[in-house]
Amino acid sequence: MKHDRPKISDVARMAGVSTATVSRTLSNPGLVSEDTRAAVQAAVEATGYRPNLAARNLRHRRTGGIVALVPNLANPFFSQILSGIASVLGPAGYNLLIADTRVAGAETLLDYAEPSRADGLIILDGTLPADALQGRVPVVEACEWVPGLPAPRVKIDNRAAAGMAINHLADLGHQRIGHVAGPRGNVLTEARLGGTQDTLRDRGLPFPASALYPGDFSLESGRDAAMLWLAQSADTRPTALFLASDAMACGFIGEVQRHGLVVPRDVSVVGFDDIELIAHISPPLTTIRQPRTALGRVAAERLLAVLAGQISPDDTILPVELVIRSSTARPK
Amino acid sequence: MKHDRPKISDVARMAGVSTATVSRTLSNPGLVSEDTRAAVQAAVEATGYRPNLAARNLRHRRTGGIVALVPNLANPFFSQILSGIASVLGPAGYNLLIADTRVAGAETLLDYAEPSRADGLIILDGTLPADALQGRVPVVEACEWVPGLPAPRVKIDNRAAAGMAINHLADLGHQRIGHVAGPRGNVLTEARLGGTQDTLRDRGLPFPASALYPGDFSLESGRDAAMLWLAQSADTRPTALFLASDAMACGFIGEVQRHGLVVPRDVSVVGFDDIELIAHISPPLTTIRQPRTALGRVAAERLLAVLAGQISPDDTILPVELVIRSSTARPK
DNA sequence: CTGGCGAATGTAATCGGTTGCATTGAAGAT
DNA sequence: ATCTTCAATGCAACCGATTACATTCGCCAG
Repeated sequence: MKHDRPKISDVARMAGVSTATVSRTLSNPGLVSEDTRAAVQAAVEATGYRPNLAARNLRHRRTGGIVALVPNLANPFFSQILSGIASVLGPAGYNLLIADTRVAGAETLLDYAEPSRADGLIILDGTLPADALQGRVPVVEACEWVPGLPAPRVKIDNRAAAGMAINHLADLGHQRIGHVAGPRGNVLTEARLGGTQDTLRDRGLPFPASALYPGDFSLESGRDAAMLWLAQSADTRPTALFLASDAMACGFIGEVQRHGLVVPRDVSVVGFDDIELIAHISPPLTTIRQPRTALGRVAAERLLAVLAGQISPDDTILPVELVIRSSTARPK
Repeated sequence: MKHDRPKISDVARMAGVSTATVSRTLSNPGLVSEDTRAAVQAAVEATGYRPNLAARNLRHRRTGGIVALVPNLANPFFSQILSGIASVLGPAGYNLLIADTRVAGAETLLDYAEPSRADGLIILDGTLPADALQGRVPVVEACEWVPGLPAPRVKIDNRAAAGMAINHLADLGHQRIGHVAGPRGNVLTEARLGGTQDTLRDRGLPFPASALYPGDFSLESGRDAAMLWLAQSADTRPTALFLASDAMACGFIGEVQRHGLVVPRDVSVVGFDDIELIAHISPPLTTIRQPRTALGRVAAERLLAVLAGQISPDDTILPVELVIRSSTARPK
């Protein structure tokens, strides 16, 4: 038994034609005659031939791959986005390569923006250096974005989303509303914080420094925020909090519950993202739903459009939704 | 400004050497003289040359890519495994390609097992057809496995893990213990069900058909199981349940809580996986922890070992841990 | 009967590197 | 002084497809 994979010349020899004819039969059957086509196809069957992709890609000066740069693969928040991306890329004949930007160094990053590695890039991490991504392969940004980078963006209106959360709490009658922000320097953090500030101002509500808690989107930082909040005087601390991620909201709730407080009786909580299980913790979390699958899907579609030569530099804003569950209520 | 990427011949011309020397300078600097090396490196800098990967791969008959076949990318359970895989593959110079086996058809599947697409395969889906994966690229199975497929497996001892869960509940004094199984035909389902049955028998406890609830690992199916359980007589239904996934445990708890019951006072619940937020729902879930990151990491390492020519066909069993939280207690 | 045309196919260049083999020249051995 | 040996480098084949261009042949119009 031969272990060598058959090549196009093997098929050609067996079918009694040239490699050019085999190639044409496979990629453009209309060009060859009925008889030849049958002979070639028989030879392909007989040999079990499959074209070598590296050779084809070399010739075509393309790779058939799209790289998604994820800030933290372990974060389940991204799994649905990636799923959305994959659902578009697969049927379109592209491979999805995934790279964790924490693992990859700056030098490696440059590698990913290599035209000989990938035909395009989907960036889910807004903290990447813009210059490393300039003028290489086509890029689309999803969810987060890199400030200096001119590329189509697919995102939500984070300011408005924060406004929805704040308005919900204000509508319930809360006067002292706090915010647990994301990591410093993150574009989402800025937008959500900005929306929070603006909306509170519009509603004539105060937003003292003591009502702004630092965080980094992680569950642990939500717990830390809870400890800060618990240490504050019950008379002056916020009666409601909007947290910039569900994970933080989860950590926050867990911690205040451990201290015997009840959500939403003692404090109302709004999260952000509407991640998987959040509807099933107790209390089910009121949150802002991001259309994660759609975000990934649309980003992939935009990238394919760019690759197909359609230029469309405008951003796509997908709608969010305030999902009211049981972690918010009127203040006592 | 030229938009053409510089090729190796451009560098060679500028440095006044042959392409062979440029290639050697880049891949095996020891072979060229000090002076030449400097000249070539200067030329590389000046042109901004980066080697074309498709060409290199073609020559090397390798792709530099590893495909991970995931049954459902949207399921956050896999994100940490993928993260573990990526953390090994990246530094080793491999690309991680990810494909969702639900999206990909059987024909596409064959494509992924193509030596010209990927150098190796990590399978996270035990329901794939074994024959489609035979005799192509090296394969490693992680978590799940395909029964007929002879490939190194990296997994946990699902039978023993189920035994730990059951023993924990039995030790607490539960006499009627139920099990919510995974999807039919799944290898994990079989193993966990088997371990449940064996351990119950060993402990002299009954396992009537009414104490076995169907499921499919999803949250919804956990909720359905809860509805079945709620409909059973409180005198005879299980006082404790072991569910084959945390997602199902979550759904189960949510549903019984909606009906006014209290966990663990009215029913004890043990999950499986120890997924992200599960420690922070209320009550925090007692569960079997799978070392998901390690599972991915080891699987990737095993695959790299195979690619490096080291054969090691034996399975790797990673340890699990029973994490006792607050969803289990003595029966009333 | 011949030139023109188009369908079918072959020839060979090409994509962009890598590497076996040949060549050169200088140092060291005899 | 001649032979080896080895470091440094170039030449050209090669990886395996695709495709521009050339060629062949049959058919039809003039």
